[in-house]
Parts: sequence; structure tokens; C-alpha cells
Amino acid sequence: MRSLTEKQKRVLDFLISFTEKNGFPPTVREIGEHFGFLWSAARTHLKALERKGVIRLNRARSRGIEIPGLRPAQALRVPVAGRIRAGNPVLALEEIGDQIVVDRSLFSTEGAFSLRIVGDSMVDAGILDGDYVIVRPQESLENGEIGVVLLGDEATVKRVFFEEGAVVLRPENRHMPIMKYPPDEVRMAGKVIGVIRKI
Amino acid sequence: MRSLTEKQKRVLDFLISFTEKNGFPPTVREIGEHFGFLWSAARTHLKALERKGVIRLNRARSRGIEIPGLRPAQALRVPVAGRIRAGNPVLALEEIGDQIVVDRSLFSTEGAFSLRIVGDSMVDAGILDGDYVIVRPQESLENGEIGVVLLGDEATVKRVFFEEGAVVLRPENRHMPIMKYPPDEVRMAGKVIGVIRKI
DNA sequence: AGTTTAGCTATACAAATGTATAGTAGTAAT
DNA sequence: ATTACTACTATACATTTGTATAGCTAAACT
Repeated sequence: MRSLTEKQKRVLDFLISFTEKNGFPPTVREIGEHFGFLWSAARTHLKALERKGVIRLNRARSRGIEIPGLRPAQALRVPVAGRIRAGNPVLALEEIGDQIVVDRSLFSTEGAFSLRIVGDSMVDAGILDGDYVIVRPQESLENGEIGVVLLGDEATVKRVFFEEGAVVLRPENRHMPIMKYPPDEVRMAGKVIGVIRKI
Repeated sequence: MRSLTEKQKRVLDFLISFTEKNGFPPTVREIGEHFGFLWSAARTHLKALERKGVIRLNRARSRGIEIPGLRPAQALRVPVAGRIRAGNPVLALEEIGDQIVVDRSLFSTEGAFSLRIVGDSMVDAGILDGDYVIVRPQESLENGEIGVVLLGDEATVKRVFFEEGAVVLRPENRHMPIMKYPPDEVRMAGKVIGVIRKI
């Protein structure tokens, strides 16, 4: 494949960023408008890019530009739960207000959900008030992992240890007390696999 | 809003699943083909759904069905810089190894980039070793903000204060010393606007 | 000097897609 | 029974979008 000209590179970059932003490729006229020229010029660029093998033009459909190297769904959509209800057998996420997009290469779990942290109980683990935690739903935790635990209908994020006859919930905050519960009073909702903070 | 009929629900479900799968909504003819009827029937359904307030029909563009609540692709791709060079007038990101996808509703800045944190100098601000910080490029910082600072070609994340004749870089770690530099030895690369951690 | 190529304007036309209207049949509500 | 609505067929037409062709200019190449 012959190398691209500067202009062709810029057009290709626009195709990629437009597609990633909108989820679908631009029309020839949108390309022209963006660069300030007519669609026929855009069309010529597209045909040059196709001739050089970096895109494919899918006739017989509008917005039919295909970019082989472009990984399509790099984004995973995660619901932000306002409440979690301990349904049976599965947990029910309630008051889903929003969805946030996370990177599949970082958080690949289908079915993951998110919670907004309220309070300072985990500051020593780098989880601050207002942070989003990404949670992989699972019914059990390893000793010492940070997880989402249900106490009745209350969901809380703590570091979890298992002792004989007790589940120990340890806040990561020197000023807060460790709590112990009988195993039948707590239920694991999932493991915290990530943190996202907006400053 | 009046409730939807069974058929209208099925059409709406198809709109949603098609859009999530493909990234863009179907055409009226694709809807008709899927259900086995003509496009004019699909069109009537769409108008009924619009009348009932669950979708909007964006005239003046093809595939113009908008489903509120279903946001399109909210993904912003952010490069992860391995090095930052203090070019003039702009900074040069070097050794870009990867790109991560972040949520536009959280981090909307075009031109943002990301750095991988090495070390524990910011643990008390909830920024741990291995975290990604999202950075909005800017040449100056407000007093007390967390920013990316260039000392020569070395990039470091610190909380920044300005005193007379000195720039103060304060690590968020009790065991590390505060550093002061003459203003002409440091250069601001950007403000830390977010943190992403994979556990 | 002549030729090719990139990069554009201008315009025409074709195909895809959206929109509207007329009509039929069935169902539900008043 | 009448009205309104759903759910479709059939068809016409408007708009958007893709494609092609004929230029024109500048730069690069032979």
C-alpha cells in the first residue's frame, strides 16, 4: 500500500474520530463541511483511501464507510445503581439513574455495575466520597477483598474478612470501627474491580 | 403518556437492540423488513411512538430516530502518554502506548490525555500507584490544584501552590517532603481532572 | 516541456431513506 | 352505531446521501 498524503491522513483521522464519537461514519457531505470543501472533493479522498486499502466503501447503504483497523466496541456501558435490592436468586439494581462508559480493556466484565460512594469509610484505600466504584457481581469474596455487601437492603462498600462464625467488615479509615456480623445477616453483592473519580 | 401497545413495545425493543448492536438506529425499511411489513407501517409505528413521547424523530437526517435515555456512544478516547516532552509552544506526548475509553459525561475535554501513576506520592489524595489520571492540558493552575508538572523532561503529579518567587510542589503523602522550585524551572502540563483505577 | 497526481469547484444523476396520503380490516371504547 | 385507534397495504413524492464526470490549479515527477 502506498503511503497516505498529509491531507488523506487528516481525512482518515476525522473518519476515525467521528465514528468513535458518534458510533457511525460521516456522510461525504459532512466530511466536506468539516474540512470546508465540497462533497465531491471528500468523495475523491474516500476513493483514494479505498484505493490505498485503509477503508472500504460499502455501496448500497448510506454512511457505508468501513474502517478495518478500527476496533468497534471498545466501550462497555455500566449502569449506575441508586439502590440494590437483595432479590432471589439475583440481585435487583434499582433507581438506575445513569450509565457510564468504561474501557473494555480495563473493565471487561459483562454485567458489571457501578455505585456512587457516599462517605469517607474507604479513604485509606483511595476510595473517596463521590467516587464511582465498578463492581463485578458475585456471590462470594476472597478473604481481604474489597466488596459490595448487603446488610438487609443497605449496600455498603467495605474490605471483607471471614472469621469463624462471623463476617468482618473493615472500613479503610482509622477513625471508623470494624463491624462483625453473623454470616446469615450479610450477603455479598460483588467485588469492587475499579474506581473512577471526577475531580 | 398513554401506555404502549404490545406491538409498539416490540418495535421499541427492536429500535433499542438494533441501536445498541450497531451504534446507529435502523431505517424505516429495515424496521419493516425485520417485522415483515412495509415501511409505511413502520413509519406509522414510529409516529405513534413519537406521539407517546418515547422517541423523537429527527427530520433532516437519515436514521434520525432518537431514543432519550439511550445515549449514543458517549465514549471519549484518551491517549496514555509514556513521556511528555516540553515542546514549544505545545507539549508533545511521547511513547503513546495505549488508548483508554472514558465517559464523556465525566471527562468531556477534547485533547485530554492520561498518565500512569508511578509511586505513592499522592496516596493521601486517593491517587495510588498504577492509577491512571486523566489530564486536561493547560498552561497554568489555580493555587492548591493537583496538576501535572514538568521538571525538565520529567513529568510528575503533585498538588501545586504558588508562593512569592517559588512554586511549591506538595506530595499528598505524610512521609514525603515538600519541594520548592524557582518558577522558571517548572512548567505546568495540565490539571488532573480524574482518576481511574483497576483493582 | 510534458505528464501525472493531489486537491479542489461545479454539476448532474442515482440510490437510499424519510414522509405523506388513501384505503382496508379489526378492535376497543362511548 | 359511531367514533377512535391499531395495524397494516399500496403508492407517490421529497430529501438525504452516494456516485460520476468535467473541469481548474498547483506541485511533483520524467
